[in-house]
Order: sequence, then C-alpha cells, then structure tokens
Amino acid sequence: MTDKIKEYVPVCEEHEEHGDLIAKSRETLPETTKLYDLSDFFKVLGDSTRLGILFAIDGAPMCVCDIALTLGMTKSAVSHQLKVLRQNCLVKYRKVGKNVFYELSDDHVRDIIEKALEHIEE
Amino acid sequence: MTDKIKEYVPVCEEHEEHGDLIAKSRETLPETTKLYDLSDFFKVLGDSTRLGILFAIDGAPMCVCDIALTLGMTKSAVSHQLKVLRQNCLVKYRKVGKNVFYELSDDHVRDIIEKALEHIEE
DNA sequence: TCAACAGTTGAACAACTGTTCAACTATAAG
DNA sequence: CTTATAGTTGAACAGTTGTTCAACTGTTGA
Repeated sequence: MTDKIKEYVPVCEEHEEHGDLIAKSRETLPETTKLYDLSDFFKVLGDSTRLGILFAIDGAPMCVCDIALTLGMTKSAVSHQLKVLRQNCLVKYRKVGKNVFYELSDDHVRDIIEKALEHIEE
Repeated sequence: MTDKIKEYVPVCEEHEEHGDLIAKSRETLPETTKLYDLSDFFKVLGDSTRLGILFAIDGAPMCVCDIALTLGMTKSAVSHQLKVLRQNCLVKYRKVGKNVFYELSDDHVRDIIEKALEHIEE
C-alpha cells in the first residue's frame, strides 16, 4: 500500500461503450433532494397503521378516539401516526370541543393509493 | 385488582352517537392482509436508493455495474436493493454473458411515481 | 487452466421506526 | 373547584432496514 489516494476505478469492462448510457441516465435522474422528498412521501404511506387511518377517515372526518376504536389501537399510537400524516400534509384537522376531527387533505393521495391498489391486485 | 379479565371499555363519550360511523368506517376498511400488501408496496418505493435505481433504468435497461456507476454506489448495495425490487416484481431482468440487465417490469409503477411527483411538487 | 470481472449473498453493524407507557394539557360537566 | 375524558408528547424498547465487508459463483478470454 502506498500513501497515494486510491483512485476510484470504474469496473464495468464495457464501461466505455456504456458511457453515453450512463451520462444520459445521470441527466434524467431527479435531483437528490427531490429523490429524498419522493421517498419520504412513499415512506409515509409505507405503514399499514397510517394507511388504515387514511382509509378510516376517507369518506367522513373522524376524531382520534373513533379512529383508534375503528382500528383497534390505542389513542396514543394513533396520535403519533396522525402527527406524521399532519407533518406530511396528508391530513387536515379541526378542533371541536374536546375532539379533534381529522380528514384527508386532498384527493391526490386518494388517487395514488387507488392506483397502487390496482397494481397489487393485478 | 381482581382476577377478573379487565374489560375493554370504549372511551369516547360520544361513542354511541359515533357507533354508526365507526361501523361504516370498519366496513369500508380493506382487509388486514391487503393493507399489509399495500404498505409493503409503498415501503419498497420509500427508499431513495431504490427510487434512484428505478429512475436510472427508466428509458433503457442497464446492467448492475452501470447502475452502480450512475448512482455512485457499490455493486453490492445496488444488488441488495435490486433483490428487493425483484421480489416485489417492480423490475425484470435478463442475463447476457457476464451482465444482468434490469428494466422496469411495467408502466404501472411509472404512473404511480409520476403522480407522487406531481403531488410533492404542488 | 487461470486470471479478471459481473453479480450475488450472508453476517454484522449502525441508524431508523413504531408501539407502549406515563405524564401532561385542555375542554366540558357536575 | 374538581373530576372525567380527548388528545398530545417524550422516553424507552424492540424490531426492522440499508450499507459495508468478505466470500462466493459464473462467465469470458488469454
């Protein structure tokens, strides 16, 4: 071993032929931040509890307690997940007396879930 | 504390009024297994590396090595994630000599990602 | 036959995630 | 004022996840 900085050597033998392809692929790749935003969005949907909440409040707004009853979970667990959904703008809420009613924030999410359901059902 | 089994007592005061709502919400709720399948699908998309791979091979099939070069990752890390994508049928592949070329398995996934991109961009 | 490279795999490790628990705030009713 | 309930929150814990590393298979070409 020398004290020279080890150069990063591309390994694919056909690399030169593929050079154009790689360059082109790199160009069409979204920015890193956008890739993170996108994966964060899918991460939020990637939990059965949160999906359950979204399905539960689809149709009519519900309070935390009733969501918990519907899903058979503790209020605490539901509240924690509602926070995640709130922070990612998937739900909106309004306070009425002691209750907080949650509902879907827009139809966009409904569409995406619908499409995904079609996908896994085929 | 008695040795009686502690009964599960619904807590929401307006619970009786909400009874219908909860029953209705429970009915429209997908089955547990479907909820898990759906969240599993989103989990797969909920990782920036895997999304990067999908974007990279969108347009033209690529070998593992080139995907790794495009994303600036090790072949091993890419291969591990390709395995996840394979197991969830998001990519298909064919072996040509020493190389394994991966491509998107269908347009459905492209649509979902596209819709999600629209959502986070608004 | 042998060396070089593409790709896969399992173990290990660190980072992250979801639920539980207990403590807390706030509103409503007696 | 006091009590009961709705909801939130932070800490703790267990389970999961992604990358790294090293070892491995399989194909190509000398």
